[in-house]
Amino acid sequence: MEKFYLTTAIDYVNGAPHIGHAYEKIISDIIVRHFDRRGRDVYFLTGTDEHGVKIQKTAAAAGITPQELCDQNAQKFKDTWALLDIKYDKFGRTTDPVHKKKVQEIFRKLLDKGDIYKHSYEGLYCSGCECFLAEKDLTEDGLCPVHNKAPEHVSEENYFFRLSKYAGRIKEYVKTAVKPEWRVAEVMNFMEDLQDISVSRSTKNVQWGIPVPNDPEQTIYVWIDALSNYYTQVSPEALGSAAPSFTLWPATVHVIGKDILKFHAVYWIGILLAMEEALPESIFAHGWITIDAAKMSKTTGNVIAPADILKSFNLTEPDVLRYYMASAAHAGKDGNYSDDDFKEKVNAHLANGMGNLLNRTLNMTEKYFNGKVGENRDSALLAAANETVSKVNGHFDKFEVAEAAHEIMALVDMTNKYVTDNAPWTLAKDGDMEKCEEVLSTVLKVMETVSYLIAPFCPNIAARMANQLTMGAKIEPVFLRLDSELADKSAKR
RNA sequence: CGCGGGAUAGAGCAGUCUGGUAGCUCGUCGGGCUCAUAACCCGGAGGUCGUCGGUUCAAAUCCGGCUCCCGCAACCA
Repeated sequence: MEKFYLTTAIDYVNGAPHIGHAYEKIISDIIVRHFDRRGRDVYFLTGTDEHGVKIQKTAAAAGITPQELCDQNAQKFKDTWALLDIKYDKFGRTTDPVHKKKVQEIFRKLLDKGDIYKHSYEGLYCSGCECFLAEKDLTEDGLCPVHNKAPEHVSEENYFFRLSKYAGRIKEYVKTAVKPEWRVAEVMNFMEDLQDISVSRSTKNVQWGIPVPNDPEQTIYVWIDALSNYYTQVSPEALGSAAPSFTLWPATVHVIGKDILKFHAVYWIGILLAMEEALPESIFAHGWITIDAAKMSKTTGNVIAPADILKSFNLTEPDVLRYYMASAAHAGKDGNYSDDDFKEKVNAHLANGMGNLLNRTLNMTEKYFNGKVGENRDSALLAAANETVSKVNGHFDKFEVAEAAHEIMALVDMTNKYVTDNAPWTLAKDGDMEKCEEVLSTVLKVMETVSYLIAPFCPNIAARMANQLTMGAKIEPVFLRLDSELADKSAKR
């Protein structure tokens, strides 16, 4: 069987998860569940990024150790993923001992090879930014525009990664591996005049991190520490007895946000080339979820936690939120969240469309045929359903999750029309039981397909559909409309 | 000229690469149906595709100018 190893970006644990983090995990989970159903050997890695000066500061402000802060916040992410039925195989943390050890091994290997070298750097360093600033970036008063304070003039010796050496091979890779394709140009543009990158920080500035091997003065910076998790976390050493029977590396796809595409497509690929390791098959950059068309921001107070949405709509399972989020944006584009839109879409597609179609059909089957119909079916509609399966597969091959959802709903719409056009209730009244049976049997067959296709999006609803279709479970709505009053928006801030 | 994304019906979006009757989801108005979850089906209204100009038999789509919005610093995917 062919492997399908998916990774998500690892989230920085300096706060609690919101629906932006959730969006990425939901589409990733849906993609993995889809390929699982197509018979691939799937593996799903997610996790958290836990080092850096910001964690150090937040922890100090809270009067706890950085590790305590990481433990608390990593747990919040795990709890949220559990709530959303995100079925990852492993949750990796950059503070995991094995990860730290492997990162040091990678660092040492590149150092021995000469791809990491010491280089002294002189310039204006802002401790807030954790980086050097150019004169042109400063305010008129010579202050850091971000932190509004004077940067220090420092001469620091850091380790640099010879990224420029791999520029040609990275470009070749980017052309075919970056998805959606329209983002390729963006990355290529970024690669003009590619410089080597600094991969360590002075321990004076950053203590919370992985030490450079044999150099207590330096801490390994985020590029090698965080990016390499995709590799270190699935090493035999890290997996131990939990290792699957198939080889994981290289990843099939890295699912990431559009903002960190450059780091993955350029830095990470460069590091892998230096490591002489196989490269991931593709890197998929998704867009943002905005709130009422504005970027989520703690400052403007429009950050929404997934748990709050479920709570405000009295939802006990995440299915409809998963469906809504996954269909909110076309592949790679930004999408919008709003309470009103959520309620509308979910009611229209899942309750009125899909759920009601199943319900009306099952009721008629029960009423006219005591729940049992024959195998005589309308081949035209069945052919359409098969075509939908191909289309959905095709979309998933390109990580087009929303497009796949739209195809499934198009099949539902077509089938609702088929029911109305053939009016089995009229056929029953007129005594044309043979035709009536054929119509219902056809629709039930199509609903099996719908249940199969929607399962990655809505696992619980799909299971109820399947139970009523084949297991003789009691006929009842698989999902009831959301008609509760919209929750007070202030309640979710 | 810092870089990039965007401007298409009341809302949210596709279509732009590969010019050729403007489409989807939702809302709205009218009709139908009565199997079903106030559901489902049909039909209508609603758009000078941001703007000015160019290429073309033909431009939402290609080329150029302009206007406006949003990211690119922080909390943050």
